[in-house]
Amino acid sequence: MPELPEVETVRRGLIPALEGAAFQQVVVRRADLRRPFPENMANRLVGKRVERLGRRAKYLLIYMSDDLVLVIHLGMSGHMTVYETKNAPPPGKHDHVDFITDGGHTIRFTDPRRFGSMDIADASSLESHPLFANLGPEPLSNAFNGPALAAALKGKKGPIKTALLDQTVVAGLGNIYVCEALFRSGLSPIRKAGTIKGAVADRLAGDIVAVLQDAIASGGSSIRDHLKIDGTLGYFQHSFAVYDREGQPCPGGECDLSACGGIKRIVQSGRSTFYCPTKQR
DNA sequence: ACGAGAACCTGTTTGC
DNA sequence: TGCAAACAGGTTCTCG
Repeated sequence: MPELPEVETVRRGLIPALEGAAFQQVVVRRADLRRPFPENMANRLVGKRVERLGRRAKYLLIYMSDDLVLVIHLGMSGHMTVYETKNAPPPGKHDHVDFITDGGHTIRFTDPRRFGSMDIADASSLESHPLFANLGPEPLSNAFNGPALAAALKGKKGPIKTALLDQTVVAGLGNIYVCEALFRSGLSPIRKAGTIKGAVADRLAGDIVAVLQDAIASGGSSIRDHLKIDGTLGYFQHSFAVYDREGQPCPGGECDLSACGGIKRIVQSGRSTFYCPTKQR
């Protein structure tokens, strides 16, 4: 899925087709993904004009007229495709929703695993909405830094890997970018979360921000390429230092593969963790 | 209160 | 080659 950088990339990719446009028709082919859609979702959206696109954690926010926000989570396998309506192909098995605009675009939401969700909320009280009330700081905002991270981790006895996946600690990280950020910081994923403080917390917070910004930068470029081809938004290829690279040497070159065995895969709280046992302590 | 595990779904990859 | 198990980028509920 879409972790924070992918959602941000989708947001930016949707701006040209959505900002300023109104929903002319909304076709819902399946009204329940992870949870049921709001009552009459399609009818409530038709006629609304999109004012701007936002994002909070991994949630895409479509701010509309009448103080309403369409809140979309892409789950594990969700993605968006932008078509010119006249060229939109027949919907496939997992194409659950089409948003058809008065600007001649169709934005199609596809989600094979159906872990995604949609909701309609009031813009003025968004932060108190149940989905957002307990979220931690936005990592790319001023509210996120070493001291804030250390405070959120204080007293936590579980591993730092698991703590960073907790959206109440910091909002928007997923399995890939947690692994990548810990590698950059040279911190073992097994290390007790509560031991991260001071300069170490400063470093980790900085590396979390850097990893996300790099991913957004590379996603932004691949999005432009994608749009030329078929308009698909949601996933993009880029290279990771450790994620899904079990047994391979980690970047940097100073690890001796025969001595350290390369990148290791372990399972923590049921999720794969990839790391370099030599560099990450 | 906290943390680990299961559950929610379907598609793809891996291993015998 | 074929089939079953394992696994996939998330969230949320239950249980100890």
